[in-house]
Amino acid sequence: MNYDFNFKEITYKILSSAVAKAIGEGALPGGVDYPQCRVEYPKEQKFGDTSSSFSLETARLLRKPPMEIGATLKEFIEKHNEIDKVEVVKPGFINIFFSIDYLIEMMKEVTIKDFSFGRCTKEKPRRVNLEFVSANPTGPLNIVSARAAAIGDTIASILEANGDIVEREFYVNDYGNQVELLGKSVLARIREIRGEDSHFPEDGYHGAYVRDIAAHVLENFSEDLGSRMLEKELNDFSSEMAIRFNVERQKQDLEKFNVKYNCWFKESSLHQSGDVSATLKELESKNVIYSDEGKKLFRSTDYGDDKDRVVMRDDGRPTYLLADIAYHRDKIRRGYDLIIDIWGPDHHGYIKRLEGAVKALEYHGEFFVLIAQQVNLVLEGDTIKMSKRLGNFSTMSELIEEIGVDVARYFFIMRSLESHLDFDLALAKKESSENPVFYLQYAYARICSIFREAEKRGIHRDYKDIENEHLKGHESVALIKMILKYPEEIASAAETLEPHKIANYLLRLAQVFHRFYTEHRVLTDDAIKTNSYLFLSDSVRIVLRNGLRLLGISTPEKM
RNA sequence: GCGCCUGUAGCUCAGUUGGAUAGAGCAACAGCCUUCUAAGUUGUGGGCCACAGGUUCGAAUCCUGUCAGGCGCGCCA
Repeated sequence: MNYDFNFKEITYKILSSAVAKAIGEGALPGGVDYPQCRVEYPKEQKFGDTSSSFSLETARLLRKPPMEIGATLKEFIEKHNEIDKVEVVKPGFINIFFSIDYLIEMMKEVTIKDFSFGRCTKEKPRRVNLEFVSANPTGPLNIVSARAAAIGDTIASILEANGDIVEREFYVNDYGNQVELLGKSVLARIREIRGEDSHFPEDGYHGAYVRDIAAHVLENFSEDLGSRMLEKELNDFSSEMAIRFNVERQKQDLEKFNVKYNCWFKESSLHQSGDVSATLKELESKNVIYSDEGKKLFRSTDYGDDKDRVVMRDDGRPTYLLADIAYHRDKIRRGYDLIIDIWGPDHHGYIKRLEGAVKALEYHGEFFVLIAQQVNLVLEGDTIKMSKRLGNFSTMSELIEEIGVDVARYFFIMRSLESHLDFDLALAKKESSENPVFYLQYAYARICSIFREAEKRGIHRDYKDIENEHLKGHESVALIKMILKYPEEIASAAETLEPHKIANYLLRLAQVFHRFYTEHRVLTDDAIKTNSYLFLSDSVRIVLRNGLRLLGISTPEKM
């Protein structure tokens, strides 16, 4: 059975059947176009577990005071074992209070399902392709890439938990002018090291890592280098070596960050296979391409773009856009139901033209572009500007070195993707003892500690031998309700592609547990009470663990 | 000039798709450990939700305009 408890769904079913019954018995007028019963979580406990504004919304339609409509509906609701009581309050809200015994029964799913609690399977799972980071292979990954990595990986995990099949993909831009320029920069450094005459390209890459690459090439491939005479050959070789070096390093950085890809897709492969020119032909056959002064342009203005975009230069070389369209055409042909790209903030102007191209190719699935907004790295109150060309950027590996994988991932995931975020490196490090990450992990470690102690004392655990009355205290009830919301949080985060919801949820769960822990001793002389509390604590442990794993954050059993 | 994103407590940010008295963490102040982990907990203070209109039973949320900040506006990738 693949059923997870869901407050809103149950409330919705109860309410809609009450409405139907009320209409059937003439308590509410028929032949009226009723809106759907909307269910919300009220902010305050006194307003119930769930709440509906149905009577407020229909008051005008029915020409009746909301309170009266609420009172009518209440009569048709009350006989459900899920529900403890129904209240109709002030302006006309219908507030529903769930029965604790029922909720405890529902919570038994958690320890039974264990690792699979919060995960669901679909009859028809969507095949999803998620492309993220895709930084140019011209240097080490920076902080924005780190953000995209943490969020992209977590979105993928959340979609998987929600029953979809996800492929994580990295697009390697190993083609074009930038690559050539990188090769020239490396070659110049090689000659410098050898003490030869060298001319460093004007717009070249000045970062220190270019010297590392040069040294690496000299050390391992000086024979290959020596066998090449022509400048062009030397350049190409340097480019190739540099790309290989950088991609390898990016791969390592990402793996250190708990991010693994299913596919590293090379742009150059599209040029070699002829896909780029095939794409142009296909677009031409759809009549969205026209020629102008020897160039070929994509009519992207038909899709809301500011102007039409060149896809083929007058010398016959394709633009980056054409290759990117070819790349997306390839993804489309792989048959995904959903294609998601996560891009940096400097590419938002590019969305319209690519969306247009995807439409022109008549893709039948869904295509989203998410923009990971910029990250300002703040050090002692000063914002550090990042620029690869100038070489004074902070790298992802430096960040991980400084604050660790868990903290870095959590800090990125806890904020929504669109927020421009100030990342205070000094603070993240300095505060590490009072960090939300440690707060979360501490809750988990505390529970593990309880179980270690229980084992030491030889306590026999049996979750069939619990007594509901022990779980009806204020702190216990809060925990039970929080635990039961986990599957809904996953579903919601999956739908909106917002992992920060999970981060916030877990923090709240940890908070409610810490309160429970402070107020109640789990291991006592009362065997049934102990069992009841162990059952509750174990459920919390499972949710915390499942949630943290989803975020790619470790779950230490001791701290 | 045009486009995208942002503007909520001293700071960093949430706000369940339009709901009831706007929240959390950090920072500040005051309490709580002979007990399973005090990396914890309880309480206090802190707000013109950038501003002005509009939409309706109801707006931080939707629409219009203004202001401020960031980014973009290549036949670079």
